[in-house]
Amino acid sequence: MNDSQLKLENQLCHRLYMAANGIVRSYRPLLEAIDLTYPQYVVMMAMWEHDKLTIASLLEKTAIDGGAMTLILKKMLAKSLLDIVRDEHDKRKKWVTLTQQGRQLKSQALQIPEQIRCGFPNVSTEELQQLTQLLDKVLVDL
Amino acid sequence: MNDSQLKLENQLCHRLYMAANGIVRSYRPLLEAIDLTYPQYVVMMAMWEHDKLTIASLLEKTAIDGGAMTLILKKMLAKSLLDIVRDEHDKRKKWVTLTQQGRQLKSQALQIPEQIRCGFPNVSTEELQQLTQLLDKVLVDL
DNA sequence: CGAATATACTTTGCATGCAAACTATTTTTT
DNA sequence: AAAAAATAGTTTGCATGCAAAGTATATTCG
Repeated sequence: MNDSQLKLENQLCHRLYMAANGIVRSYRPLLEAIDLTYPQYVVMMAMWEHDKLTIASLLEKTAIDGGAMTLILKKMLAKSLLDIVRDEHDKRKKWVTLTQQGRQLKSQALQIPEQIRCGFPNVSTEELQQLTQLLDKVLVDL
Repeated sequence: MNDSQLKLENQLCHRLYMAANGIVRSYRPLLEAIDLTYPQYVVMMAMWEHDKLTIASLLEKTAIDGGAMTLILKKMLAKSLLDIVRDEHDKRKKWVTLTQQGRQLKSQALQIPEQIRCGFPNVSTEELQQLTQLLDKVLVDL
């Protein structure tokens, strides 16, 4: 039997697990400054880009769990970052929109990508692009 | 301002987040068959490789959170997969070892890596190697 | 030697991620 | 149109991930 494949150092999944947790951890101090968790930041990015989305499309774009999304939106609503209104014609649907405050938060978030990038001096821009492309290939099969 | 960097599709972190969650999700049905969660599986891989580890070294090798590890080990202890004994000389340390049952579980896990690999027909073996190398570069900076 | 530190874990409180069950509405079938 | 099935969200129960506080034991310093 080939048990080398069971070694941690040969586990792509474990690397992804460490890298994903680690990067989110590196966002934390920056996001703390604007009082957002990482998933909340992901929701904000989707909203800044689209301004108005149903919860269903927000779920699709962010890949956040539905059950978690309910709580996340509730907290963001409490922080007055967004509004949620039921659709008039299809009462199952709810529309999420940015509040003025939510829209304004974008200006403070604009510097985040660059600051995160600076935390990875060991990885070149080409390598980041390669990584992006490879992850997209993996995502196709998920 | 360059707000394109705030778009979700340009977020490496979001891709890592989706890929990591997605891959762990793909492990779930396979791990369910041997009654392990993914983090528990990671602990087992470390133990199959080393047979005897302190909790501290297990934390280092797995990159699992310390607080979570306590609970994870408690559950694995309850399943009789491993034993935990306090070090005689340094009573702060605890040694984790595999039970006979834990050792035997390895034979059932041996097929998992291959089965997971089959779930990614869209990604070539070379690409997996590239991905591994790129992730290692990212991990250096974390 | 005794106080201050450092180590190795555990506990606590909060925020997801996830599957499954549940509610309310709509759409499709028969 | 009434029943069945599909949609859109919410709720629930469990398993982490994480920061921070707490406990017990060792080591270091003055």
